[in-house]
Amino acid sequence: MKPKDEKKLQAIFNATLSLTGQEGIVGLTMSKIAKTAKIGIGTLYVYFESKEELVNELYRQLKTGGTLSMIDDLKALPVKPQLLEVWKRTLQYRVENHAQMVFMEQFLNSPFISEESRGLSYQFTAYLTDLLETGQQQMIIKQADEAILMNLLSGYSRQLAAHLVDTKTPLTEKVINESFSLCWDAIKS
Amino acid sequence: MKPKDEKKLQAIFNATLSLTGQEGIVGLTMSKIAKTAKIGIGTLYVYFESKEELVNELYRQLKTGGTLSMIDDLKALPVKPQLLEVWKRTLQYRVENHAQMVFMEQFLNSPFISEESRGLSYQFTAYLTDLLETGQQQMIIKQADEAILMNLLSGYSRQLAAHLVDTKTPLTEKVINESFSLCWDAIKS
Amino acid sequence: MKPKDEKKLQAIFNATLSLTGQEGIVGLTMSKIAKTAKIGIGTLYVYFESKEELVNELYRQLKTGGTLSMIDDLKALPVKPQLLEVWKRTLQYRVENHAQMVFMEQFLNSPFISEESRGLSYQFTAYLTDLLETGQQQMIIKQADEAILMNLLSGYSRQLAAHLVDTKTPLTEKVINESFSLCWDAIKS
Amino acid sequence: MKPKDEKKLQAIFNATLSLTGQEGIVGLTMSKIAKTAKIGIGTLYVYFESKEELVNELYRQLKTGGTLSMIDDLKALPVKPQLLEVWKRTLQYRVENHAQMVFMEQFLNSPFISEESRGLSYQFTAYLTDLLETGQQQMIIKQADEAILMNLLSGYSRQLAAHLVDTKTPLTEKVINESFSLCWDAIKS
DNA sequence: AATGAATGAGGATTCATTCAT
DNA sequence: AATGAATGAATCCTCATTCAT
Repeated sequence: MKPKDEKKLQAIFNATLSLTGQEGIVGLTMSKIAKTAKIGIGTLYVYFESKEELVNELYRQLKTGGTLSMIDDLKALPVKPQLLEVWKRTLQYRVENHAQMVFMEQFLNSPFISEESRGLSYQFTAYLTDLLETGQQQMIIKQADEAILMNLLSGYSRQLAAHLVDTKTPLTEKVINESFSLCWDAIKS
Repeated sequence: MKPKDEKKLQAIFNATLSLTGQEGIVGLTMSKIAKTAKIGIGTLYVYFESKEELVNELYRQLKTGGTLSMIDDLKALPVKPQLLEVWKRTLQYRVENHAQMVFMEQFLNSPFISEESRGLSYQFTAYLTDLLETGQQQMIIKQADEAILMNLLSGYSRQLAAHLVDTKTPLTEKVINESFSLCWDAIKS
Repeated sequence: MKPKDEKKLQAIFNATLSLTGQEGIVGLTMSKIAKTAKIGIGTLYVYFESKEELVNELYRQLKTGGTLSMIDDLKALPVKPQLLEVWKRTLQYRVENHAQMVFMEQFLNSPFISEESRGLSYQFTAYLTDLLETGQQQMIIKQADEAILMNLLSGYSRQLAAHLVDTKTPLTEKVINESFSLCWDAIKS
Repeated sequence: MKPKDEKKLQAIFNATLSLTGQEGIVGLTMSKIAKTAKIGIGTLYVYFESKEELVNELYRQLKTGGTLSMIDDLKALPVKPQLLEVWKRTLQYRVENHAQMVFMEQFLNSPFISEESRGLSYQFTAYLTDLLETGQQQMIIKQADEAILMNLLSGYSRQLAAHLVDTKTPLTEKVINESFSLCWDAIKS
C-alpha cells in the first residue's frame, strides 16, 4: 500500500462501507467502489493491490480504530462502572456505525479474509475477558467459565444494536440502563 | 419447485450448506453445488429455476424444519422449565447444525433473499416474545421491554453456540445449565 | 423418420409454424415445440432424429404441398389466363398461410438448411420460367432475360402478400386484378 | 453506446455483418463476433451493453447511413428520371452491400428487434410513396393504390438484387435499364 | 499519479439430445 | 411407443486486473 492522498483513501473506504450496507459483500465490485468514491478504477489499484487487500485493510482499520480505541481511558475505573461504560460506548458505536458492523460481519464469513485479519478479531474479546477476570477475583462476578460470561455480553450487545437499528429505535439512556441491568444481573455473583 | 427425486434434492441442499460453510455464500456457485452434489449442472435447473430460488427454498426449509418444529410439545410447560427446555434444544440444534446456522445468517445479508423469505425470520421470535409475556404476567420475569429481554436470549444463544463450535467445546449439561442460569438471572424479576 | 401417428406429426408441424410466427426461427426450441404440440420432448425424438431433420422435413412438406401442388390443373390454359390464375392462387396461398411463408423465409437463411432442402427452392421458379418462355415464343411477353421477368413476379408477389398481412388488408378481387394488371403491363410485349 | 475507438466499432459491425452472411442471425454469437473482430469478448461489452443493443445499433446505422442517405440530391429531378436514378442506386447499393441486406432482413424477423428499430423501417418507403403520389398528380403514373405500386418496386428491387448476387451476375447498365423498363411499364398511366 | 479501455477467466443459464422407465 | 428427468457443451454476460496514455 502506498497511500498518497488521505482523502481519497477515506472516500474508498466510505464507498466500500456504503455499498456493503446496500447490497452486502456479495454485490461489492471494484468498479462500483471506484464510481461511488468518484475515482477511476485504475486509481483504486494505485491504493490497493487487489480487492482482497482493500477489504482486509478496511477491516484492520475498523478493528483498530473502532471499539478497541475507545477503552484506553477506562482501565482505571472499578469493574462495574467500567463495564457499564464499555457497554454504553459499545452500543453507541454499534448503533452509530451500523454499516461498519455489517461490513465486519460479512467480511468474517467471506473468502476474502486473510489469516492476519482473522487474528484481529479477538483483541476486544481479550480486553473483556481480562475485565471479567478482575471482577471474579474481586468476588463480584460469578465464578463461571469466562467464555460463558463473555458470549452473553458480546452476543447481546451485537443483537440489541442490530435490533435498534432495524426498528429505528433511538438508543436512549433508558435502553442502555435497562439492558446493562440485565447483563449485570446475569453475571454478578 | 418440481421435486422429482427427493434424494437428489437433499444432495443439492447438503452441497449448498457444506459449500457455504467452507467459503461463505460469496463463494457459492452453481457449478460447485452440482459437482459437490454429484449431479450435472443442467440437473440443478430441473429442480430450481435459478440460484436465487434454490437458496430461498433452502432457507424456507431450514426455517420451517428447524427451530420452529421443536417447540410444539413444550407449550404446556410452566414458563421457567419451558424456557430452559427451549434454551437447551436451541443450543443443541445450533451446535449440531452449524452449517445451517452459517447459511441462514449469510443468506439474510445476501442480495438473494426475497421478501417472502425475509418474512419467515420472525416466527421463532414471535413464540419467544409470547412466552416472555406470559412470564411477565405471572410476575416472574422483569417488566422490561420485551425486545430488551428477547435480544439477550437470542443474541446469547447465537454467540455461545458459535463459540462452542469454533473452539470445538462439547455442549455438556454443565454448559447448558450455567448459561441458562445467567439468562434466568438476567430476566427474572 | 418413422411416422407413427399422423395427427401427432401435424401437431408438431403446426406447433413449429406457430412458434416461428411468434418469435422467429431464432427462438424455436425443441421443448417449446413439444409443449405446444402437447407431447413429451422424448416423443419428438421418436418422430425426428434431430431439430435439423424436423425443420428440413417441414420445409419439404411445405414446398411440395404448397405452391407446387396448385398448378397441375392449369397447364392447359393459355399463357395470360394461366398467369393470372397462378398470380391469384399464389397471392391467396401466401396471405392465408403467412406463418408458412415466414417459416420458409427464415429457414432459408438459417444454419439448419440442408443441401437437399436448398434444391427444393427452385421448382416453382422453374415452372414460372417455362411459362414465361412459352409467352415469349407466342410473342406476347417481352424478349427480356427470363430472370428479369421472373424476379418481378416473385418479388412483387412476396412483398404484396406480406404487406396485406401486415396491414390486415383483405385480399379482394380488386387487389388481385390491379396488381396483376401491373404485372402484365410490365412483362407484356 | 460509448464509442471509444471508431475503428474497433467498425470492426465489430463488419464482423457481425460477415457472420450473419455466413450462418444467418441464428448462428450469431458474441464470442464469434469478438473473435472475428479480433478483440476480447469483454471489449464487446465495453461498446455494447448486450447482444440486443449491438444488433439494434447496427441496424440503425445501416438504415440511416444506407438507402436513406442516397436520395437527398435527387428531389429536384422530374418524376421519371428521379425514379430511374433511385432504381439504379438502390439496385447498386443492394448488390454491393449484400451482407447488409441479409442482415437487415434477418434482423427484422428476429426476437432482437426493438420497437424503436421497427419504426426505422418505413422511412425509405415514405419517400417512395411521396414520389409516386407526385407522379400520380402529374398524370404519368397509374391512379392505383400506392401500396399496390410501392410493393412492386420494393419487392422487385429486393428480389432482383438477391438474384444477381446469388447467380453472381454483374449489374450492368443493360440490367438496370431493362428492369427499370419493366417497372415503368407497370406503373405508368 | 490518475485514468479507463481492454481483456479473458469464470459464473449463471439454456437447450439439443439421451436413456431408463 | 411415449415420456421427461438428466446431462454438459455452448451461450450470454460480469468483473478483477492490467497497461498504455
